[in-house]
Amino acid sequence: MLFRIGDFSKFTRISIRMLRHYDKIGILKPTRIDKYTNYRLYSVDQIPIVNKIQVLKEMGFSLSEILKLMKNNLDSEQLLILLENRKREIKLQIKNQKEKLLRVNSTIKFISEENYIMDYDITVKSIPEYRVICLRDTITT
Amino acid sequence: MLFRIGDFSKFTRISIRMLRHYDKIGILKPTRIDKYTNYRLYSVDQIPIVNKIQVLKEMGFSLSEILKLMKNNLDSEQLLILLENRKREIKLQIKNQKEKLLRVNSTIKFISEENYIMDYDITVKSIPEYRVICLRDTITT
DNA sequence: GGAACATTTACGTGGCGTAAAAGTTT
DNA sequence: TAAACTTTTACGCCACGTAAATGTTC
Repeated sequence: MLFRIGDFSKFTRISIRMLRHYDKIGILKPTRIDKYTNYRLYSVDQIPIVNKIQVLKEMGFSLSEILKLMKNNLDSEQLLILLENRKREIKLQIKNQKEKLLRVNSTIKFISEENYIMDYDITVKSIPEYRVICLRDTITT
Repeated sequence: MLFRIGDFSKFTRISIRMLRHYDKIGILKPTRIDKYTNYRLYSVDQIPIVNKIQVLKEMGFSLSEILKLMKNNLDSEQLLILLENRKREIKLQIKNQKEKLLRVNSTIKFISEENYIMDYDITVKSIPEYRVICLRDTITT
């Protein structure tokens, strides 16, 4: 019992576009491809594989990482290493987002307290370094 | 006193590639463009504008948002609205990242505690809905 | 005349959406 | 025959990097 891409898309809630993409990049090849029509045909066995992909995506793995994960059949030790890496990356991203949030918040405070109109010269710190280069080659008009 | 793109790139620490891009999308047009050579020529006055762009980028605004911000010369009230929107978006992203982190962490726990090899059937919850569709149109081989 | 500049055009990244043109199934 | 499927190809998004081919300045 095989499903055409439209039905398989409905079952898995993965867009037809992405099913074709998954086929292309090798994450999820259809069970069979009709020789005459080139129709992709999927089997029920592939639903759990889709679930695995979804779970990995929900953890933030990229499709290329997922591809490696699926191909290499890692043992739990190797898997743990990848998960720890993923963890570090997410933490870093959270840290970066929080820094952005701080900047936004302090700007909000600044504006609402001082009725401040967005000033250009907020980052003045690194100008001294510029000056050296600045004097080197210039165009006089 | 005008600078060619290379020097202006060094002063501002923005890549030549991006200066050209900023020109193209209208965020930062060079002060003057040489008629014969098409060389982009920048003035010192444009450095604070670059700083403004950088500050906005560090708050996570996209270039198209920055373009609007620069063109429209918003008052502090309108600015506050945009900043509050930004704040909400960042918070949402942090929330999403934290959810990912939780998933990664629980998977790590699961694996290290139970010596578990990545199971496919983690997301079983939505299968009942599938079944209805599943019986409708299929291909018998 | 050669090095170091500048120009434009265009492709790749990643995970999608969308559309067009054409063939297939019912 | 028309509707609803399928196929492939290709473009758009975004903020960049990189390369190629060609022109300019020193």
